[in-house]
Amino acid sequence: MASIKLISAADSQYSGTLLKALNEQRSTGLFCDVTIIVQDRKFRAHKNILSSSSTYFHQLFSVAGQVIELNFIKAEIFEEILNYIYSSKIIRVRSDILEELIKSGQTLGVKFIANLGLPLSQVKGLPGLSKDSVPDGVGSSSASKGPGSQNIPAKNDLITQEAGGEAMPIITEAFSLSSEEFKQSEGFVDDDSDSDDVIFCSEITPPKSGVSSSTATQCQSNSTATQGQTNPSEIIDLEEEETAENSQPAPVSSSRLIQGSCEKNSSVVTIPSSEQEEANPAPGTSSSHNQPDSSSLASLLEHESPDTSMNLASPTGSSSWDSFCSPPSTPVPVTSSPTGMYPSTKAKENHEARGVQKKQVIALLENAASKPGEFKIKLSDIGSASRSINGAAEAKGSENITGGKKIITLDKGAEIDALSTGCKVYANIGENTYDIVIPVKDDPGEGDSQSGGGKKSRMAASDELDTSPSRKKIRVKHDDHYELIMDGRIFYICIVCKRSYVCLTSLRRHFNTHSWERKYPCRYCDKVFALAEYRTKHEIHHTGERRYQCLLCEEYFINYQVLSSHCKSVHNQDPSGKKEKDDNESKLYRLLPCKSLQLRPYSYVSNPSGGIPIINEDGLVYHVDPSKAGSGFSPGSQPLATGKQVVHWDDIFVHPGSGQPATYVHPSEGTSEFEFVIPESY
DNA sequence: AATTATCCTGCCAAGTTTT
DNA sequence: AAAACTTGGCAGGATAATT
Repeated sequence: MASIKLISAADSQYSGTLLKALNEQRSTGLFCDVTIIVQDRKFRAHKNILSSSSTYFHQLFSVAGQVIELNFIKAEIFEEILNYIYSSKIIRVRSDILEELIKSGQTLGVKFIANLGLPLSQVKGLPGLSKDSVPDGVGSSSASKGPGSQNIPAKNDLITQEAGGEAMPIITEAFSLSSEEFKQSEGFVDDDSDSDDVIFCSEITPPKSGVSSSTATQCQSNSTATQGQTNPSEIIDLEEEETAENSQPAPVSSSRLIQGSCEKNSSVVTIPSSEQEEANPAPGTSSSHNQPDSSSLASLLEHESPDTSMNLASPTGSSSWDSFCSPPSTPVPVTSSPTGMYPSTKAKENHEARGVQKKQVIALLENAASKPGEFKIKLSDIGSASRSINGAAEAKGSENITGGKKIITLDKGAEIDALSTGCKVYANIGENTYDIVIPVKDDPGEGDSQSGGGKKSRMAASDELDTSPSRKKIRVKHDDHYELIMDGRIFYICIVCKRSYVCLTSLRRHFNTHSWERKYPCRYCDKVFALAEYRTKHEIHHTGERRYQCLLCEEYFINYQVLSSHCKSVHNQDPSGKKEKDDNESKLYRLLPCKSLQLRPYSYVSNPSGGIPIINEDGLVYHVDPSKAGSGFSPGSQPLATGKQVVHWDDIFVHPGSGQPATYVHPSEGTSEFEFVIPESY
């Protein structure tokens, strides 16, 4: 009888494959369960991955919600870190941001990046890294550091360095490191630093020996690429090795071109990172309001085929276009504020009538009729429902050019989301077609340049493009929405929660609840609000001022709601006088001017650097300067607001003789929350 | 069930910045 | 100076929480 043997097998490629798959999922937003907002950029990711790679996130995710804002790190830095987390590689990072990268890695608890200082100190010609960038003791054997020690490049592990020249790669069991000269001529795009408009990924086959400049150029993220235009600096490729054998020393050249190991016999598929992260507010992205994901542009396409939409549901299981277009009576989950979610019932009907199943995106190449940098894409029915879901990268990889058009097959609607946050999606352009205008890299125009409360004319997207640098700035700053144009009407879609807005100003205001770019602290307590109006209403509760006077009984009320309730219950009338003539004369109330609070035109706190991460009720994490937030705001203190008008306490109270019943404590307020001290002068 | 508090969003006016 | 843009207040409906 044959003896029984115990067989063991190890899949040496599993970890790499797994990581690659995870990265692909990230690029398409698949299963992403956290949105990280850094400056004006949004990064979708998986909590598990981040928490496994970063001690900071590990701790943070135990309490944080699904939307997190990091104020202590630059977007381009975080992008590199995120790319590393999902690829184990650092690709062509400019040397002048290395120190910041390392420090950010230390802050986030990403070991490999945190300890980059040491191996980088082996590279000649690098700008000196500060001492704190080179961790103490990392030169000792990594073997003694226990789990995770592989993330600490150890001096002793260096196999090759500086051999025969300054450009040889450093290859150890734990990592490989290479550097090359940064050249402006490499084709880096002069674009906005935070451009997210690079739409298409590229599949690049590197030269047999190392990586060409062009490859690296393609790999370079936009934001990184944009920084070095005036100060040519080095690009560093640093890649954590899975196995040393994967390392392929790159040719030594006069340009210090060294490439970290590439996968054998593999091409490099690179999605511009800005696209990967920012352009993927994938369906399912949870808003701070815990709404069901609705009205995503992705779902726009899916909805076109009622009979197949179930099968084509976005991978995140988001709701369909129904939730965008349907009236609230439909069984589709809707937001808590349905009235704002439905551009028009007619629009929905238009979509339902088409019954489009799958879409083929035909990108019209730039031509004379188009503005530079602008791709026009048409979606047409291609009727195939069997394609794999591999995200935007694959979709883009399937693009081909026929008849002067760039045809891109989108496997699922989510890929529309993945295209760009600056996209304009034109629905109902023609039968069974949509137009998408995608500002691509270096595209001077974009959809966000439009503002002004929707007061501007609803011009075509191409007409809105503006090449002035100033517009660029605005665009980058406010990359927060898609624009959906249906039946000639434009709707602004929040990229985070997919809410739709008729007025861009409304969206801007709303988006701050995601980004917390501006914070509105109460002057009387330590509460912080995302909307100025909320803060104002809250502060009025502190002051107790009652501005709403019922004209029937002359009672004063603290807000419209209380007044309205009073009028309806006591007088059985609507305060607006709706039952009577629709004019101001019929109003049953009078609104007195605000005495207790002066107008504060720009009374917000914008992104205090650093600070304490605060998690609000919605799970949003934001950072508040401890010097401001911790102690609260006592009456009489200077307001935190950056408003130009400094409100003094004397200004708040009505002086005797004014005749206004302006300021007094609301009976319900008491003094439990706010100690109301009436100045002697009052 | 009624009341209260809070949120939401279109609209608007006023202030600021840009052209 | 005019236009464009930003900010914040208001109305009034909706929803959640509390009584």
